[in-house]
Amino acid sequence: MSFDKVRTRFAPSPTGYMHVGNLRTALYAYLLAKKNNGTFILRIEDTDQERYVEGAVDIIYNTLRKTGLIWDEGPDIGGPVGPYVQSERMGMFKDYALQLVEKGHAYFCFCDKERLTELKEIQQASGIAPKYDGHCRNLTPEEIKEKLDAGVPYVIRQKMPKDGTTTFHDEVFGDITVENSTLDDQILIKTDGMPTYNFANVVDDHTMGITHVIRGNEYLSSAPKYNLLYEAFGWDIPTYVHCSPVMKDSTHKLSKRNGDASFEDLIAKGYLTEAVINYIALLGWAPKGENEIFTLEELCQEFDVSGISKSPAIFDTQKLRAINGAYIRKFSVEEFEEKALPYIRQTCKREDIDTHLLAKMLQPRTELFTDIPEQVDFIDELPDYDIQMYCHKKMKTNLENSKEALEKLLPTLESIDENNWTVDAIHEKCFEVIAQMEVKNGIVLWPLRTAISGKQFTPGGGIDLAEILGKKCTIERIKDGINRLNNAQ
RNA sequence: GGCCCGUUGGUCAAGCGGUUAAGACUCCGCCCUUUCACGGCGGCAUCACGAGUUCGAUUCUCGUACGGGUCACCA
Repeated sequence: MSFDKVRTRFAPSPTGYMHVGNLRTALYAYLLAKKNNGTFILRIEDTDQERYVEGAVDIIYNTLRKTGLIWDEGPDIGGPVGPYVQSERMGMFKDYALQLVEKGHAYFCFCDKERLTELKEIQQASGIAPKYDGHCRNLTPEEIKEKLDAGVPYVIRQKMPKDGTTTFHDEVFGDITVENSTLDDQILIKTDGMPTYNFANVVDDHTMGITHVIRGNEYLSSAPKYNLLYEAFGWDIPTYVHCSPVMKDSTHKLSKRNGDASFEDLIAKGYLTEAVINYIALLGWAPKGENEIFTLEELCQEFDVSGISKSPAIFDTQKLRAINGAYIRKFSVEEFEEKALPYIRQTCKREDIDTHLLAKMLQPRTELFTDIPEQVDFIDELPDYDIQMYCHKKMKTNLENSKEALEKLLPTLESIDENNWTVDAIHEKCFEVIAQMEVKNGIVLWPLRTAISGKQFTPGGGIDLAEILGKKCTIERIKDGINRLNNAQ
């Protein structure tokens, strides 16, 4: 089957959760396809039954769907080159391997495990790189037939050139050349007749018409062997795009054991899907312009393999948070309120609160929805705060002038009619006090905010908070503040 | 250990022989007639090291150091 369009594939093994690095590979494969109006294919590589994890396939489906990386061909929807589950493709590989044997690029090997193990031990003991010694490379047709007839178990190995070099091109790393003598006669077909991953991968990619192979750079050193295989078959070599890993720190790859590595973990921590996708796109890839905030659709246009970097990238939660914040700010107030409400209600149960107003205040200062409960917990109940909070050097406030401000504020604010308890009214009264005291705004407003919130950081200023809390609550808390200040003296 | 790859601020990174070495996150200052945040402005801070090629190297070559990957009848 031949295709004109770009065809990329994401070929995960169902062995557990979806890691950020995996997801990034899927994303790049998707973007590369979509950028070129091509086809994005999902292939499940489930041939390792020992590592198979129940439910892992669903995680792959769900993650890709949730992130919008919709595949055009795959196990569930089929396509022209199915099946798309590797275990269902097992029949074909041996025939392909036999073709190679005929062409002289592969051979039967009857060495048993004992001999191989012994060989390896000897090689290691003498400091040589472990490598198959070519014992069965030159068996005569008669010898082969004899063993085959006798039912001796065998594998099929790739016959590597003895000398010369092999060069392959990678879009990220450029041309890479290796000595053929360093290449091992790798096994293509195992004793059980099943293909090894390296072989199945090449055959699958070719038979599925994959034009661009995007994968982690742990496969970089296998690429020469793949190239030789493609050449042996006379197949077109796909464009390689090897991506460096996502790291936890400068020496460790991100791993699920560390808690925050999987996509699901990040979502559970409150990050938005779009923000995660945007951020991981940026991890190891740089856009041409200066903008960094892109929707998936925009990424499809913007993406270019030339922007992929060679060196590993360290996952930075701080940057993810910032990007998440940028996405939160993009919501309309209504959207934000809807999403934020459950979080607000975790700690703020008061029914008389204007949550719309609260949401409006919260939105510009929220990076993560899960931060909200802690930000609004003072509304229901005034925390037992330290009175030193009244002292702020920049505001030039201290215990004395704070007390004075609160004492002046108390009757002034009490004079506001309950039904007219609005920002404007409160603002007007507060500034009356400021004018009367002949001080800077902060001298009055800092103590107000402190007294009614008892917190260092709040979702708004004193006047905003007073409006939210309501007259009764505001007055009580100002009285409470005055008491605290009195007791301190 | 052999082979392969990588190395620009704390992090992500632009850069393709001549630049005041972009930008983003973080941090710090200032402004936005109240903190925090948002927004605006400004600032700190980077070419791993040593040779070589060149009039000139972050950029090219070679070494060194450090880091990563790979050397399975796993994928």
